[in-house]
Amino acid sequence: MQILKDEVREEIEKAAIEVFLEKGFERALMQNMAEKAKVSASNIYNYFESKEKLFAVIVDPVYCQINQLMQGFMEYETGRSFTDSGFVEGFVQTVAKGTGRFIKENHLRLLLIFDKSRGTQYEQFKENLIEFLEQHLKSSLKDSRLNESASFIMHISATNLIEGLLEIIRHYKSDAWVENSVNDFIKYHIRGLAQFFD
Amino acid sequence: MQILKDEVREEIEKAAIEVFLEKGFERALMQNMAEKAKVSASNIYNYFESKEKLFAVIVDPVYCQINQLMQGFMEYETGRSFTDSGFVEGFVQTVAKGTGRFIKENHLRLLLIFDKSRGTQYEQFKENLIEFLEQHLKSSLKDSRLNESASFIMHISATNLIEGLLEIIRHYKSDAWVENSVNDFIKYHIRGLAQFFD
Amino acid sequence: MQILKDEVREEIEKAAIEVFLEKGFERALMQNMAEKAKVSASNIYNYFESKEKLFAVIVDPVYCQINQLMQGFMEYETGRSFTDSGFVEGFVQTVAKGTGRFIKENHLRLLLIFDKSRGTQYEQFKENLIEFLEQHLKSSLKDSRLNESASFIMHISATNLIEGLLEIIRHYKSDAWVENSVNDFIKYHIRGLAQFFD
Amino acid sequence: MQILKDEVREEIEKAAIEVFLEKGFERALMQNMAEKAKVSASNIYNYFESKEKLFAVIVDPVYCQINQLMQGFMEYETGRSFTDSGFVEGFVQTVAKGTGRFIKENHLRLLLIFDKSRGTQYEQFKENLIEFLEQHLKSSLKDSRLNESASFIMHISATNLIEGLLEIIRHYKSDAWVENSVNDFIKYHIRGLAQFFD
DNA sequence: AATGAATGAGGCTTCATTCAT
DNA sequence: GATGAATGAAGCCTCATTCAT
Repeated sequence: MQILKDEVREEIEKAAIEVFLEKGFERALMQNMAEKAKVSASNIYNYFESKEKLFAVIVDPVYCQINQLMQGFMEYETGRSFTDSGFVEGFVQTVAKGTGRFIKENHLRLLLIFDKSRGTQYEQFKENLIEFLEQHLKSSLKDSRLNESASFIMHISATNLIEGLLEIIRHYKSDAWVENSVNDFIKYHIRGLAQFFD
Repeated sequence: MQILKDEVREEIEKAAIEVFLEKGFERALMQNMAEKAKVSASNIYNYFESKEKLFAVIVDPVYCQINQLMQGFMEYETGRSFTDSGFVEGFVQTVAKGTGRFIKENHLRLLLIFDKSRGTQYEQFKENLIEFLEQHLKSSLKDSRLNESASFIMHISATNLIEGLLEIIRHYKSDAWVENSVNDFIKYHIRGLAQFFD
Repeated sequence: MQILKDEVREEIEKAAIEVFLEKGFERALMQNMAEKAKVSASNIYNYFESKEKLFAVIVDPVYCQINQLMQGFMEYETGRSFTDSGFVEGFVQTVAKGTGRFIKENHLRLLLIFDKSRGTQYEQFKENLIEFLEQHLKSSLKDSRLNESASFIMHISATNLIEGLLEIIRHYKSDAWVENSVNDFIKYHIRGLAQFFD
Repeated sequence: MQILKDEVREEIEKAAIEVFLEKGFERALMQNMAEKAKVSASNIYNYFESKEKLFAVIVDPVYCQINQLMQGFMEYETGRSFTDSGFVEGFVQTVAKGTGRFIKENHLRLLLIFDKSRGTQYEQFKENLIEFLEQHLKSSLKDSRLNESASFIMHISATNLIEGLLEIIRHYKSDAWVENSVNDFIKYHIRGLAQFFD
């Protein structure tokens, strides 16, 4: 009963995802993945160059998509004020619903890249994303309001928004649940942000 | 035991704090600290039993104080509604101002215990603190409002509050700055929370 | 787990036995065994969990068999007087001949567990065995004779018997030689014991 | 309150004896002795060159005396048959009573040199002593009796005699007790030896 | 003499990765 | 492709001993 190559590759990826999730990149052992995938540890190297690359392969799709999302988000939002009545809808659509089954199909990978990537090239990604969002928020502020204090609040707001979305992803239950939670969560923050954009 | 040279002990602690901050507990090397402190690695063991204990010695004071703070906070808040006009003041006092020079003198240690403690006994501390705050928020909600959705928002709110405070600490500039930032930040969240407590 | 190359495993065991014998557990270096077995030190850990476990694996079979022997010896001797004419025969059979090739095949392991086990879980085994034999001897004494002096002689006798057997094992030459030596040796002690059991 | 030098030296020796006894040479830590002697570890090196020398200083007196004893014993026994009626008396006198307060005053040092000297130059001393006694016993045997079997029994007998005496020393209670125990113990062995010397 | 401080050699063990079949 | 076997680089920690005052 020879197992097809692609099947093995997928077994390994699946196992790797589990182990990376459970232990994080650094503590995850090739040996553990091998056991889960019912493969020898050395055989993993026939499919993936290294532990680091294995992680990258798993995580790269969401990495790219998020980058595209950011791209798209930038274009979509250009010229809009953050508190426009359409914003919540827009953001939610973009992040939750608009991404289609993105979260559903990728919530594990999302957690990997954001929560478990210490020791990899993606270590800084969450930070970058926050920075991106922060700039976005700041650029939506009227210049007259962009004092140091507000600026920092925008930083924290961005941090909170990303962390909050992650927390939702960590507790993923269903698409509908995510959509609702994101909705509530965004509203929560809109209220906090409102004072800066009224 | 003997009285060890305080200067060297402090040199080592300082070096350890730096390395722990930069690398986190697990990746921090005794060797690096030794170099920074201009001491042999083995000499560190004349001052601290082990890497783990060294971390504990550095971090324990803030660990204890935070636990006391939580104690105090519980007593202070008993019988109060979360949105009482006095709350912001109270919370700010407790967390920022009320703690005196706590943050000023301990912000590095705070970051260590919350951000860099993986692999130590303090690994779960942030999570516990969030849980604590979450319960606090939930218990302030009228029963009629405590549905699943609100409950989860409280969870995220707690997460955001702690993470936000940490972010403030990460960017520590001065006591006054912290006080202001906390103030603004709390207001921000009060607005989001308000709808649940009006 | 995987099936490891038996040959190497045996090579390592052999090397380990030699080094443990030569240096004793504590001074024995994994490095030395590695050299003797022509293997890298780290490779030993593909076969044995730790230095301690390696020792245990080598020594445990004889540990178990000796415990069984003690069990059997207790049952055999129940209700017999120690100086019965059948005793020498019985004891010799049990210890030397009755054990078949036990000593022949295990004399090195016996020396390890009795002489070289300092720092391991087997450290106390010889002492326990002596205690066991001592109790056995004492319980064979008529109560009227069990004064403090005789009691202590029984203790020394037990010590001597075990040490003597060990010395025979240390000088192992052949099964027949062991059998003869044990026989003579036991006779020797029977004479000394006789005065207490006439 | 300056402590006199000799007093300190004695404190250290006393402490060292305790620690060596408890742990054996190799496991004994200079630090432990220092604590017991209420001295700094480094100060020990003002009195003793090294751990090894410290052990030697403690143990050398008994080492010398035992060598003298052996000398004397050789001369005393020259021309006597081992089973001469006077032997027991002679041996006992030599070893127990005849040595005056030797055992009483030196039983700890005796245990050190015989039981706790692993890792030192005295490691082989017990073995040598056994060898000495063995030769002595053998030389007392009529040539006609000195077959291989008897020869080995003499070896074990020597081993047993030394080990037995040591066991008595390990349980030291009083001079009288030692004398009695040695007496009984020698008688015990005389009976075993008798068959070879009748 | 006394001591606190400092050090270096050394040992066990882990684990990603490579080798050989 | 698959696997068992092998390896080397690291890192933590211990302890006798030496140094500096």
